[in-house]
Amino acid sequence: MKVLLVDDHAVVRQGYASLLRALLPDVQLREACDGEQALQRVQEEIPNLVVMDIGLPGISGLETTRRLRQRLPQLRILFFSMHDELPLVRQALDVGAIGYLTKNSSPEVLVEAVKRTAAGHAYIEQQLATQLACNPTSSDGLDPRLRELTQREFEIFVMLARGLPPRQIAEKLCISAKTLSNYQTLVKNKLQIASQVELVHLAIDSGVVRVGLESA
Amino acid sequence: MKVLLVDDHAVVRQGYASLLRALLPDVQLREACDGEQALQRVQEEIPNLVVMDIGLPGISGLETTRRLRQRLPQLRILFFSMHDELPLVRQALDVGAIGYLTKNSSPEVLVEAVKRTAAGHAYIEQQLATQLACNPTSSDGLDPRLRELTQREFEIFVMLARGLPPRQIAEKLCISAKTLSNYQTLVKNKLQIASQVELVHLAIDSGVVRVGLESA
DNA sequence: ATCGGCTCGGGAAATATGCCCAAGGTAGCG
DNA sequence: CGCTACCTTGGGCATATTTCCCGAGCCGAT
Repeated sequence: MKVLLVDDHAVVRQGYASLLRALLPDVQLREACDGEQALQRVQEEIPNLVVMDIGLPGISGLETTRRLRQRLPQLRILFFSMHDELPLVRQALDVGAIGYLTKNSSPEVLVEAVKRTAAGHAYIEQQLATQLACNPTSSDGLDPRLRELTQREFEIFVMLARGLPPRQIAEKLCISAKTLSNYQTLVKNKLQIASQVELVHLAIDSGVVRVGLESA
Repeated sequence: MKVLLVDDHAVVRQGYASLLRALLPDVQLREACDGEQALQRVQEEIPNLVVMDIGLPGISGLETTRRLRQRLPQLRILFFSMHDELPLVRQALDVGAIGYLTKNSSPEVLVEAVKRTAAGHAYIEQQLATQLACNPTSSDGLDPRLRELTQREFEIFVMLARGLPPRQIAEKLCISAKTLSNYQTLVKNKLQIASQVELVHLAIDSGVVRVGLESA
């Protein structure tokens, strides 16, 4: 079985790489540190499963997934993210992911998820699955305005709402601060809001971000 | 019995003035549209009760209350506010209010509250009282950083977190946009935060503002 | 091929912020 | 009564951000 790990933080990636190696000796692991590389690796050799971080620099995990699935519709992609907000989970599933796991999960769960998704079964972290099920907000749960946003705009919207410093966002997305600023204006227009503050309110209202944990 | 109504919105004020007149024929009502006027009216004739809106232009309801109580410690003040956030209720009680009521209350409740507080009994809206009781956050519930703020700073903090446009805040408080801006910086320093967004997160975390209702 | 939408950014002007400083008010204190 | 301390208010000025407008490159659809 061949698995491609996509995560921009080398330590993290190698961390769970070694975990997987230990617990699943019969997998061949490959790694990629961003979407670009992921697309490349997949072309070289088609894996049975891609384990994808959502927060990639450059083209995001979501966008990478969309492109991967476009080229290889049968490809299985398991999201592995720090974030547990439902709308993000939905986004991931929308772009064609077959599973979603948070980084809080135990190694056993990770292994289980990898096995199941590689076999073609969906796997969504217990808690999230329950919430998704209970929250029949299926495709329209978000504020209608949010669906006006393009993928890119939505990503930026989320980061802004989390309070990441602008430079960091620009850096993470590999775009100039100027472009980010332009996007910010664009997003605010689409959402029909005037200030950053309203943006945060809206984000929290729609469950796109959660309060309580300090922004990282 | 003499009651002074303090509220900057004439319609609203006169609205419940007529309500009270109808339901409590034996009260003499006086009105004031801001803190300044309230202080004046009270000097002219000492009322049995002051019904105070929290969101006054110029000196706020809280500040007005503090000053009134300073001059006339026996004066009874019933807050009558749109907002139902616990920290605000605590603030009101801290500055010497004897009651707190939201504008969602029914006329009957208002009458009841007026009667009781005028008689010197505390009256806190059922729901809020329960929450206060359940939430033994008594005096320290807030983030410790929030207690670093002065009264004025706290007011501004709340308005900022609600997303009111800067000009409107400045206008409401009768200060220049520049002063507001300076306060903003000051508040952010005291709270040790870098952005508006973190400010909102903090405000929501500590229950100073609530999400779900569009900012007005 | 042409059109429209998305992404990306430059330029100029308007705004907002950060930081420093100062005046007026008020409270507390020896 | 001065003195000190602090709060509130704002000006000045440099810097950062935002807004608005515009154009280029890309890609998918007609």
